[in-house]
Amino acid sequence: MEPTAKRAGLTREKVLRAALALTDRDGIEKLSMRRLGTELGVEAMTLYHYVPNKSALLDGLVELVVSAVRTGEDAARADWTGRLRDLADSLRTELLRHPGVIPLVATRPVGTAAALRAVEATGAALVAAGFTPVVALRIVNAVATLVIGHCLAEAATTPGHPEPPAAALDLADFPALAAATAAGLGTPADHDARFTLALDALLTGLATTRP
Amino acid sequence: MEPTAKRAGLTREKVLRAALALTDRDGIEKLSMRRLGTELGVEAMTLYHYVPNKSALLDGLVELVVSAVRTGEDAARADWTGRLRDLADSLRTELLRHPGVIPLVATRPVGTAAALRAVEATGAALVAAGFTPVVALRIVNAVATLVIGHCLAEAATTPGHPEPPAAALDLADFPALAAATAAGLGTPADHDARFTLALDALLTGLATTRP
DNA sequence: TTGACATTCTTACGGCGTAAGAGACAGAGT
DNA sequence: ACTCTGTCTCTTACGCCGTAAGAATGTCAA
Repeated sequence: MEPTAKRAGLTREKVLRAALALTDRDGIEKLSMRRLGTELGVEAMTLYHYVPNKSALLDGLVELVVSAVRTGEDAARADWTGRLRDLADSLRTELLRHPGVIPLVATRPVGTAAALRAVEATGAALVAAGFTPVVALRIVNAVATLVIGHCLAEAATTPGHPEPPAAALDLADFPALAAATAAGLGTPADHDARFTLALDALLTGLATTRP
Repeated sequence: MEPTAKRAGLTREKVLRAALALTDRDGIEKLSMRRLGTELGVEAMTLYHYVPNKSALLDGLVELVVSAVRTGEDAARADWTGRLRDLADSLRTELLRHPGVIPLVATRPVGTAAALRAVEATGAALVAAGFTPVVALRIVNAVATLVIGHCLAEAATTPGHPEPPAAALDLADFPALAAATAAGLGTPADHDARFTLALDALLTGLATTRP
C-alpha cells in the first residue's frame, strides 16, 4: 500500500501536460514554476529534474500544441491547395484550443521533430505539384505565418473587454471604420470570415504562381 | 544656472522614447522599471507619474512604433493594391526597426488614434475601389496580420544561433526540407523573398475577389 | 510668505527564476 | 541483510521584478 507515496512519479510529459492545463485554465502569465509545482504536489525546484529551465518548459508547451496538428497525409488524394488548407485549418484549431500558448508559438522557432514532419509532409506535396523545394517551403511558411498572425489577433481580443479606449475616440473621424463596425465587424463570427477571406485569397494567389 | 537640476524634466514622451531605445539596445526582456529609471537618472517609482503601470508603458511602445507607419495617403494616385503594398512595406520596415516591440504589437490590440487613422485611410481607398466597408477592413486586417506574423518569425530567428536543435535531427528523414536548406532557405536574403512571395500571392488573390 | 500642487524618493511587500547543496528513497550487487 | 549508487525531492538563499503607501522636495501663483 502506498497511500502517501514519497515519490510523485512525475515525467517530463506529465509536467508539460500539467503546465498546459494550468495555462489553459489561468492564462500564461499565471504559469510559474512555484505554481506549477503546487499544482503537481511538489516543490518548485523538483521540476528542474524534468526540465532544465522555464524557457525549456515553454518550448515543451509549443511542442505539445504543434504536435497535435494534423496535415492530412492520409487523404493523399487531396490536391496541394487542399493540403495547405488542411494544414491551416488544423493549425488554427489547435492554436485556438490553447490561446495562452499562441504567443509562444509565434515567438519560439520550431525545431521539434513533430513540427518538421508536418512541414516536410506538406512541402513534399507541393514539390510533387511542381514547385521547387525552396518555393514549397516558402509557401508553407507563408500559410503558417498567416495562421499564426490571425490567431494572435483573434485570441488577443477574446479575454475581457475588447478595446475600451477605442470607444473614447470620435467615430465620426473614421467613416469607413464606423460603417464596418456597425455592420458587425469584430463579432465572434467575423473572425471566421476574416480568416477564410485571407486564406482563400492567399491560396488563389499562390495557385497563379504554379510553374 | 541649473547644472544639477533636481527635477529631471521628464515627459511621457521622453519616458517612452527612452524605453524604446533601451528595448532596441538590450532587448525587451531587459526593459524593467528600475532599469529604465536609472537610464533616465531617476528612481523607478518616479516613472509612475508618467505612466500608470508597466502594461501602459508597453502600450506606449506599440503606439510609438505603429505611429511611424506611413500609409501613402499623399500618393493618392496609387491603386488599392498599391496602397496595401505601401501599408505592408511600411509596417514591415517599422517593425523590423524595433524587433523587441514586435511581440507587443502582435499581442496588444491597437486602439490608438494614429493606428486607426492608418487603417481608416487604407480602408477608404478600398471602399473607393468598390469593396464593402466590412470587406475592406477585413482585407486591411489580413495584410496587417500577414506582415506581423512574418516579422515575428523573421525577428525571432535573428538573435544568436538560429536553431541548434534542428541540426541534431536526421536530415535524411526530411528530403524536401534538406533540399531547400541546401538551396539557401533561411539565409537573410531569403526573408525578403518569403515576404514578397506571401504578399504578392495575397494581393493577387484579393484582386480576384473585387466586385 | 504661504499655501497648493506637481514631482521625486524611500521603504516595504510579495512574487519570480534558479543556484547550491542536503536529505530521502529505490533498486542492484554483494 | 547491508551498503552503494544514482535518482528524486526538499530547504534555503540570492537577486531580480512590479508596485502600494507615504514622506520629502521642488515650483509657482496668490
